[in-house]
Amino acid sequence: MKLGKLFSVSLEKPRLFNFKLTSTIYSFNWIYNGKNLYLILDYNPPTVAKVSEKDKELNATIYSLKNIITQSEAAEKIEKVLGFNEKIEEFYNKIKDDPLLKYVPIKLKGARLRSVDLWTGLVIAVCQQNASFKQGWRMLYNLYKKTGKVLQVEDHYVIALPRPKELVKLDARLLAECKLGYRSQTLIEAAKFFLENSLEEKLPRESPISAEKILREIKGVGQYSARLTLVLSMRYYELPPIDRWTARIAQEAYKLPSATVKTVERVLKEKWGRWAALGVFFLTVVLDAVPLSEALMRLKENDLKPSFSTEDLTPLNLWSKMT
DNA sequence: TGCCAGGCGGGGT
DNA sequence: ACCCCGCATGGC
Repeated sequence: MKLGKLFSVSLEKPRLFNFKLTSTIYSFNWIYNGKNLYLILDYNPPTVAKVSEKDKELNATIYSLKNIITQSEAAEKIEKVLGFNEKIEEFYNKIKDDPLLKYVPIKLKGARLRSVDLWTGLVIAVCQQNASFKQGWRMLYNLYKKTGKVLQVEDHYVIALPRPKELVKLDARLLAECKLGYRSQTLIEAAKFFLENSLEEKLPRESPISAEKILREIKGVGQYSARLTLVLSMRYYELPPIDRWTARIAQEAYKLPSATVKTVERVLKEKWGRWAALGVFFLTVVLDAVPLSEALMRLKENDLKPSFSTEDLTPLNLWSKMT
């Protein structure tokens, strides 16, 4: 599906905004290619922003099937996705001496979380369940490649995940090829729930706590997945998604008596305040999302800087390495 | 080979 | 409230 060029807008970068880092973290190559960042602004009609950096500004060119979106709507969506209005100075102040995150304001200075739509956020979260970083991102990669819809923007091909309506109609064999195992049933349940409850329209109006409760009504979606979904899509940071990986690392770093979700949640909220979930997000980046045993060794050696040059797959090189 | 991983729900206490 | 187990799949 080839999209036509509509218009360009320029955006003034906020303070503490690093375009390259923000574009790089957890991107596939159809999202970021080292120069341009491709953001899906809408699915109906399919609309993509090609964003690049130019001095103090970002330049965005908008492509779509129809000429509906306005310049101010496009600019507003891009600024939301890139987290322009977040006061990360406040986050940096909280973590500048933190045993886990102290290098975030130095090595990842100006990196923001790129948000996605609610459904995409949930798909990402489900792929992370009970799997290594590598396996989780492989599953997501398969979903994009085998079931996604290709949107052509000039000579670049952006891939959109199937929407809930499309996912429920997918051939079961095709979904099986994505190697999600038992998680594929969760995705089907989730897609049905989204459709029945018009969730993409209704959930953004809920508080974080209530939104988490609603997402947990989906069979196969527990606290971790619900919260991760809300972090990635709504930028709700006060409820940290705590998995075994985060829990064990926090236990070691803060010398906690246990690594239960309850204990770790209390401490992370204490340490990182209303930025707790953003802290969890950046923890995975500074530790290159390495498996738990390796992460614990790195913590012991105080090796908490992300690697910018490694053969292994990391959140920072996914865009160039994952094929 | 045989574990076990950025979870989860169901069934036990 | 907890604790414990099985669950698809891939990686090592």
